[in-house]
Amino acid sequence: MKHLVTFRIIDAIARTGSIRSAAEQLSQTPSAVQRRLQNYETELGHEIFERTSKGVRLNAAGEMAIGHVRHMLAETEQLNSRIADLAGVRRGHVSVGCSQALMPYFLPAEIARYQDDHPEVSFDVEVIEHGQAGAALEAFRVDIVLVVGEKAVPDYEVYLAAPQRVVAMMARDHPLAGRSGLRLRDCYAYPIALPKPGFSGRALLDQAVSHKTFGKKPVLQSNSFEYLKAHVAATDAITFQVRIGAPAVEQDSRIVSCEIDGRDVAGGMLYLGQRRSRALPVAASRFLEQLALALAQLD
Amino acid sequence: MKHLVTFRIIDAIARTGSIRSAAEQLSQTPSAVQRRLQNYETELGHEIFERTSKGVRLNAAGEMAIGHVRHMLAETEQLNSRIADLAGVRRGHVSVGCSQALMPYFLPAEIARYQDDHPEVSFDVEVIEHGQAGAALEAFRVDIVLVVGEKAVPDYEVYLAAPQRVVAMMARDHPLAGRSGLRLRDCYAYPIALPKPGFSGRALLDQAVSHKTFGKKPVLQSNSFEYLKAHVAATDAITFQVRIGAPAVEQDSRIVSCEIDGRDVAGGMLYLGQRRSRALPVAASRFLEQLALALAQLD
DNA sequence: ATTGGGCGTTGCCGAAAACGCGACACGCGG
DNA sequence: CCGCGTGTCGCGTTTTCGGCAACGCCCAAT
Repeated sequence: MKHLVTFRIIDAIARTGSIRSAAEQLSQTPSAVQRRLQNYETELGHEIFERTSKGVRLNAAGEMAIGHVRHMLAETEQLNSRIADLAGVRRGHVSVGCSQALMPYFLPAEIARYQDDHPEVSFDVEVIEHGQAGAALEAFRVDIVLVVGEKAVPDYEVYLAAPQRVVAMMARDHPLAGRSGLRLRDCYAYPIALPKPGFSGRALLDQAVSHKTFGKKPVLQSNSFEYLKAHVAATDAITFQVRIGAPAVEQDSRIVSCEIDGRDVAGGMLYLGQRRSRALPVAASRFLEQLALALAQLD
Repeated sequence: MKHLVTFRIIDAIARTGSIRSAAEQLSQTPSAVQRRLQNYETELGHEIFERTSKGVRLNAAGEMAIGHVRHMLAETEQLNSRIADLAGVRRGHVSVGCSQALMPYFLPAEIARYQDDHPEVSFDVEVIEHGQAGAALEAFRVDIVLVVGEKAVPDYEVYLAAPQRVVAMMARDHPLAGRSGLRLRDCYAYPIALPKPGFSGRALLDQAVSHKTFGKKPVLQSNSFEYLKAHVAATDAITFQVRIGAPAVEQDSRIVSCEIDGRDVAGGMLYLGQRRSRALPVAASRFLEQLALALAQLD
């Protein structure tokens, strides 16, 4: 892609904030990178970056320019994808941004299923928080987002929204295991292990117990889902997760998960979305449809 | 604009339908043009043009590619415009496609008024038929369209739609001059001069008289508005025009125009539009707003 | 106050890409 | 059959690009 190299360079400079680091990332010398930037600025008639002592920073004009540049790159990728699709080659690339809860079970299964049919399609998976989803889409850092968040109106185009109940996870032989109509108060009779703030479900839990008298500090916090599971399996502690992030019995026999009464904790929403009014590359579009189908059949 | 030269070349090839003529138009040799095309096709992984013995023709993949290319060019122009606007330079270019009826009076007055404020903005004005407006916008051949057409839903984004009555134009001393509540039957008592088919108002007239008993062939047809005016001024013939295309008394004192009763001839619609979901360059956007304001104040 | 390391920038020169020229092969119409 | 116009390719020249090294600058640590 000869005519896009300038755009790639400018994108790299904007991302890294420095000409030299962008050059290193692109396996080039700083002088080459700086010349391309200078040429582009000359063509545009304006500087795009403000030069500081520790690097460069996007200008007012640069903010507009970087949007243009990324739009160009994304649209070229889309054209390539459509051309390849027209030729029946079925290759492409999809980058997904999703909440931590989707990482252990749901997303890998879906990607594996998709790649069974389309082995030539490669994936990027990036953990992303709900609040940053819109920005990541806008900057073309990801094609698709799949995040759980509060019931607010997202700032991106929602392709599908599915309500997500919160479930409690505990050891298989836990006294509460298998109980139906589980109340939050019952759970808080046992030690509580929670994911760190910022993870899916944590905000929902904090909100639920904020006005309860039985609220207490968790005995364990972790940003490792695996560790939380292991801890819960080995002790009588209880942890929480949105339903799609909890393992089924066939995925982890040490643990069972029980739905919590809806009056106690407001469920979140699982949002599947893309950039506003963007025509996705073919591979990304197909994967989006598969995800939507899978989510619809989940209930 | 170094990185767009390939796009310009491909656009030229698509427009002219031949590598050699595109080369001539760009003041280059055919070999250079052919190499750029070949390189681009190699990068894309597919041929964009089908080679025939009398030139080249867009391929299935080429139809997608040419849209992409023109989108790129238009968006780059928009970025340039916004950057220039940010610097306060206020230069730019606007290309307008409009019906023939707008050419004599309305559009030149508006452009002159706009250029009074923004002398650095240049204009292209192209006569266009209503049916081709959508295609011209889609191919980025024009930024704005201002056309009269039947009351159907246009295939572009309508910024403003204003109903247009049809008026009869006759000599100043014509027996019908100054009559209010003029009926079409009265006009057809005199010789009729009409613009050629395809011009604004002609289709409306043909439709109006198609079921009337007094319909008759026009004594004069012309594609020159000036000639029609001169003929009407010198004889007792009558011609028709949508209201905005008829001269006011201060513009041509030889001619007066009288509105025709709305029961006789269905007025057309004057559509001011742009390409669907396109962010126009600043200059074009401002001119669009001025046109909308002028049209709204017309009544 | 000095010094060192990071940054963007620039002159220079070899490498690579683009260009123009001319010639070729092919299809079509006279 | 030939002439015309088309796309295409090889070759030498011109233009552009990229790496190297050096410079000036700013800031922080000495």
